[in-house]
Amino acid sequence: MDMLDRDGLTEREFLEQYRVGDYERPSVAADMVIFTVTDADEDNYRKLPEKELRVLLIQRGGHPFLGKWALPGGFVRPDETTEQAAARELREETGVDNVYLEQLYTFSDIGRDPRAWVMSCSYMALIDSGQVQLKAGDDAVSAAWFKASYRLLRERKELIEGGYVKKLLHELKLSSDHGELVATVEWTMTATETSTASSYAIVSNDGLAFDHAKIIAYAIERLRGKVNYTDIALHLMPKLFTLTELQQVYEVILDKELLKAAFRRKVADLVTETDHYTENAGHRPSRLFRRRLEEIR
Amino acid sequence: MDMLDRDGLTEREFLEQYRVGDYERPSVAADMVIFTVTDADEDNYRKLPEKELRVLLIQRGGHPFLGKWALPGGFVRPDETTEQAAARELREETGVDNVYLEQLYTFSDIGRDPRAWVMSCSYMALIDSGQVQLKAGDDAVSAAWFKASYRLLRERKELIEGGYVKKLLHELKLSSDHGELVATVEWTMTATETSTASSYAIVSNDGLAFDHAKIIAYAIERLRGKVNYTDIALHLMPKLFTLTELQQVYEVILDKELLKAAFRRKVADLVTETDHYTENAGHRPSRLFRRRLEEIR
DNA sequence: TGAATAGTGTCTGTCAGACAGTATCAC
DNA sequence: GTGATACTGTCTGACAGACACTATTCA
Repeated sequence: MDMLDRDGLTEREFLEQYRVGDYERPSVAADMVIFTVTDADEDNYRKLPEKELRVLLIQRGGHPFLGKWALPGGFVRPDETTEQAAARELREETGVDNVYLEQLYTFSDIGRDPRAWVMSCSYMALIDSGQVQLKAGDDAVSAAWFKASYRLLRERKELIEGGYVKKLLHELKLSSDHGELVATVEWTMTATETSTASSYAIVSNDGLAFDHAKIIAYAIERLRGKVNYTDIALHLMPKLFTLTELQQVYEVILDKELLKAAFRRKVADLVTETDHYTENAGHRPSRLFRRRLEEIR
Repeated sequence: MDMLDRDGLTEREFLEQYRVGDYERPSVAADMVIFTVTDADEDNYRKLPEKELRVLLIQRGGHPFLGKWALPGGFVRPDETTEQAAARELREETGVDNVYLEQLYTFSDIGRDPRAWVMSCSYMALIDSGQVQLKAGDDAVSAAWFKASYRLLRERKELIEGGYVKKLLHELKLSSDHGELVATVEWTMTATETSTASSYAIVSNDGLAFDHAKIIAYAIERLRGKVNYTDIALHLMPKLFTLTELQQVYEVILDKELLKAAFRRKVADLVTETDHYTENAGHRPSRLFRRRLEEIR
């Protein structure tokens, strides 16, 4: 039996007569923080190259933020989810598909886009640099991989009436052949007796469009957090890799050195050993591993 | 010097002439999962009452989902962020302000609202049940606190070509004087050599509107995760509480019993002891604690 | 042989799980 | 005293940090 509403309509009748009101609606963009890891140049062939964490940025070819660098992204269409929009953008921008993709946060500060009311539903993608070939030909817009560094500059905790305020100031530095972009982002946590609220603010920004410095900072923090308790970092690796390479990836994400023995114990059940070894490395060969997909034990 | 775009406009000129296109845009709602903890009735005055985790739901007074129960929420307005919209809804619904509020996830499945294209930016709020007084008078819509239980029903892992699929089936049960709502939600993780994707699906649903079963399930999982490594649970407590009460809250969130000694060690530096004690409890009095807001040590 | 990385063994301190024991109130 | 909860002490095993040692390749 169908229920009737106050106007005596069934649900089907209601939906047939329903018209979307003409109140204002936001545009929703899916913006992507696409991470990969590359090898730095190394002059000494016997030394291992260092790893670098890189983020894909696109130089804006029109206003607003003309000439600034922005995250790849685009508006969500009515026939797709935000995730599908993100996957579509990723495919268009890098040609890759079927990679790790995770929703981060929806940014909705008023005025974050000077043109109009636009929210950004942000995603993080992790891809193996071997997989991707930037379409360098299409130079109406230029895209580039920027080396990312994200460091704590200052930490402060102040006691206030009935609680405290904690502020962390981070510097985000992005560098590539196209130059260096630097932003500082402050995270503020206000704790009172009943509540704890936290927010991000961009303190300074040189070269990044919109609030994208915030989004990248948020993505790096999510990545750092998850590296410690998931196998997420393995999505940045090629099919076969050495444990030292994996450790370098952890180190470049966390921006801190790890102890070899402890690291190997920690990742032991995230990987499966293979019978392959590195060759012609100028030193002892290393066993190659792959991401573990089977049951443990 | 101002940069000029392809049309020879400065950024200011561009923004002045900019008009929002008339392509379709979604409505964005802020939906809230509001948690609190209450005492169950206890006949024996010497025994401590059990704690119950509760979620606020509102019975729908119109189509669609007439008569079903939904999360409190509403559309985000052009002059506010999603977070401000969530805080506003929370204030309107419960009268509380200045509580713990955290963005969860933005749900955007197509067809999730049968009327129109609506995304839900969901939030979780934690409030102390002592603070809140439901406006029971306003009965155009009825609101009620439902006791939440969220349990794993089945766990399956299947090997597939080049990876595996892991499925977790959970049962969400919400009960109150208004009856019992039951939904089952399946979380599917598909891991292949290069990617890991996961998604939620509602398998069965009796009494909840929209995809709110998913949102509540997601909120409970977030709450369970954060309880272990933050002081988030303290936002569910009154100003003064005993460690046994705090342990009960942890237990009801995690749906598992904890060992007293280990629990006390774990929360020791999240709380500050006071000189107050419980009285007339029918047994040994207990020291009262409050949430630690000062520096540790 | 030397320069470099690969890989393992083991000590130690911390911490969670487990459980037992003592303390203290209201009636 | 009884029945209930409050609170503490301590054993044990797991595990991460730290460091040292051995192994192996290639020029």
